[in-house]
Amino acid sequence: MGRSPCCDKAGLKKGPWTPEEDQKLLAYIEEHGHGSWRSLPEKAGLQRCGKSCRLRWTNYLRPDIKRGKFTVQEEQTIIQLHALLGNRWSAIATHLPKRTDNEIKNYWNTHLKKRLVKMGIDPVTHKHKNETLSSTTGQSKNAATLSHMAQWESARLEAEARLARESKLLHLQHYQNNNLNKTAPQQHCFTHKTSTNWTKPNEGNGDQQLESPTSTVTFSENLLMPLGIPTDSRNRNNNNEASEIPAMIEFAVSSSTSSDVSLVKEHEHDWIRQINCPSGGIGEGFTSLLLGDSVGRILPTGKNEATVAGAGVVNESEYNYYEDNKNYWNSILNLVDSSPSDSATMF
DNA sequence: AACCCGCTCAACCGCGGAGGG
DNA sequence: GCCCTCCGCGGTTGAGCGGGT
Repeated sequence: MGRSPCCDKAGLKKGPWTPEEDQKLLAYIEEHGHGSWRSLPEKAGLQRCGKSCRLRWTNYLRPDIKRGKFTVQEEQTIIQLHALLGNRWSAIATHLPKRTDNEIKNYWNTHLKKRLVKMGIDPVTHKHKNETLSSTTGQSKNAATLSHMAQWESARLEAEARLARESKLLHLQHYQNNNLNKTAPQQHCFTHKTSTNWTKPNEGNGDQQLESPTSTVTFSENLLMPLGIPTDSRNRNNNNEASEIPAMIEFAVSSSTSSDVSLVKEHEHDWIRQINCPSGGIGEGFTSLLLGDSVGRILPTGKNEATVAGAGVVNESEYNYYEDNKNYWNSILNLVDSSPSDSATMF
């Protein structure tokens, strides 16, 4: 079945890293940058494959990694982004400064997923187990709207992830070129504001300095799972059949510059209008439930209750469904929409 | 003390995408 | 267009640890 593991090569060590190996890797990268991972082990005098070195560096040795317990805010972020993005850990990690995708993935699998299950919530769909998918027109419409929103947010997040990677590269090059200070490259967190300017590392007061263009994007199965979209319709975005991705998403997908983002964002208002349409209240939210299992927690939920209250004739359970969804997606979008100027409540 | 079991998380594996020749 | 290399990602594994019996 294809390629043999790179570490199968003669004499390459596997398993836990020793302090000596860590020291060698750190010293080499601080001196030269990582350059080609493939050739790094030999140059650094390590009996490891490049992949192992890269993993060790990105998941453990990098100086900008925060270790230790996840904060409530971080948990919240992970749950919300997971509802939106599914198991796309690298994309989620771009919104958690100083946390690695591996660490987030582990934390999800060992803590958060179990917590959801315990509370009767499907960790894949983020829905209550006993909740059946309704085919009423109102909810179908809601689901479709959610689907589009998720795609849109996904495109944005993916763009941020891409820029994060590019920035890391840029900074690393800068670091390698100058090799002046002895602190290793920093990782950054990005907002999605539309300006093309980004500040230098450590400039200003912290992490949220850089900004992102849009990027190419693929929509995973998991992405739409929380929305209750049937698999067959979800799959349309993944094959060559006519796509249901709205034009704005396709625009985002094909765009590659930050200036384009502002154009995309103009369309975002159409989405907001669509969402606020009296017949189309949306969103199912359990985040407060999820996070409320230990202590009371404050969520950045939306405030525009009137929108859903005016949603016409719905019974109480449907009303709650809309209400929960609204709050949930408000919190997710507020989270994603971390730029102060762009963080207005959407619903 | 010895054993068992569950949990955690660092590390590995294999796949797919990007990019160069 | 094809092939190859490199890299990054997500899924999975397994060593180490702590708690319970």
